[in-house]
Amino acid sequence: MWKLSRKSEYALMVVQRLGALGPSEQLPASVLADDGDLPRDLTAKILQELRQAGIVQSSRGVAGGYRLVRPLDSVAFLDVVRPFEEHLGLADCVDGDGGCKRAEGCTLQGPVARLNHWLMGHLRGLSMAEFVGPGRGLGLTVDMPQPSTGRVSSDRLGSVRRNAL
Amino acid sequence: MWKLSRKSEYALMVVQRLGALGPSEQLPASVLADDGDLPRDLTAKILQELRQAGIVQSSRGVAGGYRLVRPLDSVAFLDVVRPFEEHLGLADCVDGDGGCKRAEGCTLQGPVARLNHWLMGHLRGLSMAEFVGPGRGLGLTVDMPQPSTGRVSSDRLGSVRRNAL
DNA sequence: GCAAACTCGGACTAATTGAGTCCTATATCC
DNA sequence: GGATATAGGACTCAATTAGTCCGAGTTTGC
Repeated sequence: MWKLSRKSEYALMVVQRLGALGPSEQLPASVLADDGDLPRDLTAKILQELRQAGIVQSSRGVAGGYRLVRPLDSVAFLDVVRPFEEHLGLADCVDGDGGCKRAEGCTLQGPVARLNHWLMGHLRGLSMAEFVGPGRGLGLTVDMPQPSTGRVSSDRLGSVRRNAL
Repeated sequence: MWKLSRKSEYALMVVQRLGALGPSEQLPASVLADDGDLPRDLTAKILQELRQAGIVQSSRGVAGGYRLVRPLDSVAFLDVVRPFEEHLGLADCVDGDGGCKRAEGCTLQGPVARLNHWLMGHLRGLSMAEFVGPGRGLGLTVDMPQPSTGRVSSDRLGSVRRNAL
């Protein structure tokens, strides 16, 4: 869990790069690939998917290329990554979709769905501008204490709870 | 990304089940597997890994079985899941470990590491008791608004930032 | 009209990872 | 010694991921 697919990484790089462009500028897939040292064909495919997701626009022809539809601070991290993550969610059952033979009597579905909901909410609320920006994307340049015992520090948990409500 | 491996799901089920036991009770792997409708051999393997992670204890022999080392509210969600997730982290480079040929000049490493750090902190702070409990694990029984446009709602983001600091 | 520089998108292959099984060894209790 | 457990390595099969290949459609400039 957690690991971004390589396509997602490439997509984030490309979107970041396009976000640094001037309002009327655009770049062809080949340039985006070469600058970022990414495979050309794959980069082209990724850009197609980003277009279908409504994140970039394209124009064909000689001086064609790609540009962002909206500026970085109006693009959610989750939206960039979503097309490249097959199962976006902690488990397949979180959409309420059936398919899990254990669905009824499953004591895990509820907790997993709750946790998933919480996560998605935060990632939807994280803009690319904040994600990519130097300072404090989620305000987490401060080190969080990491209990070595596996014992849970309930004070931090408490703050999470307060915030979420 | 995000999706728990099936082994993790099984581990969560098993730990949850063991957590409901009385202080001197224990259950053999076969019972845990059959009750949860899980593959027997695989369940046995998972329990071994949980033992190596210091989450369960085992005793061999005829009336042997497994039991939790600590109660559910002292076991972190992250610790249960960690042994079964190959790459626990948003990307391979978040440990500062090299191996990424793009390491220098990579404009993504910092943001990804920050986001990862934030996530891990929260999952380390989430106890199994809270995760699994009925009410409000992370306080998220309330519905979060889900902007349909992909536009980022900055007010929620604001609350995240305040909380994290 | 034609060629060059692009995007578009399906089909295909190879590598990696995940899930699950099988088999053998070892410990404990009666 | 036999029954019931855990311990753990080796293995197979399936699914996913990463990446490549190739042909087609579009726009611009000469």
